[in-house]
Amino acid sequence: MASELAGLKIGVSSRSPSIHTMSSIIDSRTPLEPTSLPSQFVGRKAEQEFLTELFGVDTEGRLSHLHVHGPRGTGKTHLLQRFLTTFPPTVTTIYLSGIDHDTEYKALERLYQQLTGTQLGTGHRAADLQRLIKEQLTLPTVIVLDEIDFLLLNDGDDLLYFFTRLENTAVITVSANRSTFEDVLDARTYSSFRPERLALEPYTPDEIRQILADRARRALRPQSVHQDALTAIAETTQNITIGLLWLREAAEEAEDHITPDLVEETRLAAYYEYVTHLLDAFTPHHRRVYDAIDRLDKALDPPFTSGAVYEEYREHCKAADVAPLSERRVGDFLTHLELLDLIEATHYSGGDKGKTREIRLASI
DNA sequence: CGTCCACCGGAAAATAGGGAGG
DNA sequence: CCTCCCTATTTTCCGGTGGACG
Repeated sequence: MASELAGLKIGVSSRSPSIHTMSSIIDSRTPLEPTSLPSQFVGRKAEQEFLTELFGVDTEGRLSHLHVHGPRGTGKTHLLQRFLTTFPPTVTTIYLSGIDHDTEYKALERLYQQLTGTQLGTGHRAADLQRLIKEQLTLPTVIVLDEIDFLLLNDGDDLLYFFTRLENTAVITVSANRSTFEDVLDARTYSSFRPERLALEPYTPDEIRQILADRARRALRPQSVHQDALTAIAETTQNITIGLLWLREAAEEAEDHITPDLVEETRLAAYYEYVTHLLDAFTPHHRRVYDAIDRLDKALDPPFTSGAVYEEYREHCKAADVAPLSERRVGDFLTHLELLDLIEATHYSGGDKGKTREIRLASI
């Protein structure tokens, strides 16, 4: 998915260290990154215990499968990545994201690379990769398939079937979009999957505040953040990824303190950081489609049809001297944006609108 | 009842690439 | 090198949707 991006990625996320750097309130950037795994983990005790019980050391024989769901920014990925680190070396643990590996082949290739350290490249058969992997997996194995929806758009069914048929292997799927997906699996896959379920509720404002306070304490100069500023963030978003990027954005803009006013000022910029954070894993055309919707949203009354989005997208491509992709392809990208909760789409089937979908930006 | 709206989304094909064997 | 088999990405094609309207 990110193929076209490979050469462009440099410099995209590295923000220019402007004059602020001289008097920056940032001591260490790492704790502000949404991907960093801090030692303190707020508000997910019960879920951690649930996992420990389900996959406890005394679980012999067939391991359970599990499906974890909950809105974006509720700590699903962190919960599971952290959980994987608790296993002893006698258990193989694998983490795969369906956004980076949206086909069976890509997921298998990555898995093989994690197991052996060798990169296979394209050109082999998926069945051959399955066989190679099967030979490697001699220990009990726990596989986390994050963002499973993006795999299911292509050929996740075969992959899931393969995984669930492995001996001594537990599959944990993760989705922000669906609490169950047995309806899209074929019967044989579902019957060998049959996962337990774990639902994550959004963080409470107090939990968001605690997380941000903890990160701020380890990332920023002492006494540089007003408590009210953190409260302001916590009362606005339930998505901790947005919260962390917001804190980072405010910290970068701060002269010497993060105030509630500064939080308010950086709100939009922080949201765009979040959009970039998500879309960096996709192609530049995904970004162009998103920007087209963003422009339409500002120019006219939402919602608008996918046809209008495509028109806007195509014209901007023309202006930028970039070859536009087909309408069919862009339709798929709209589905991706919808799965990312960056846009809201209402699907119509029939009526005076024919079969189409109406699109608007997600409310920030 | 036939046609139209304005797309959706499945399927196949086109295009571009890699790997293994001859 | 050629051939045949793969995958990845995108385009082309086309049947499907269901109420409004004549």
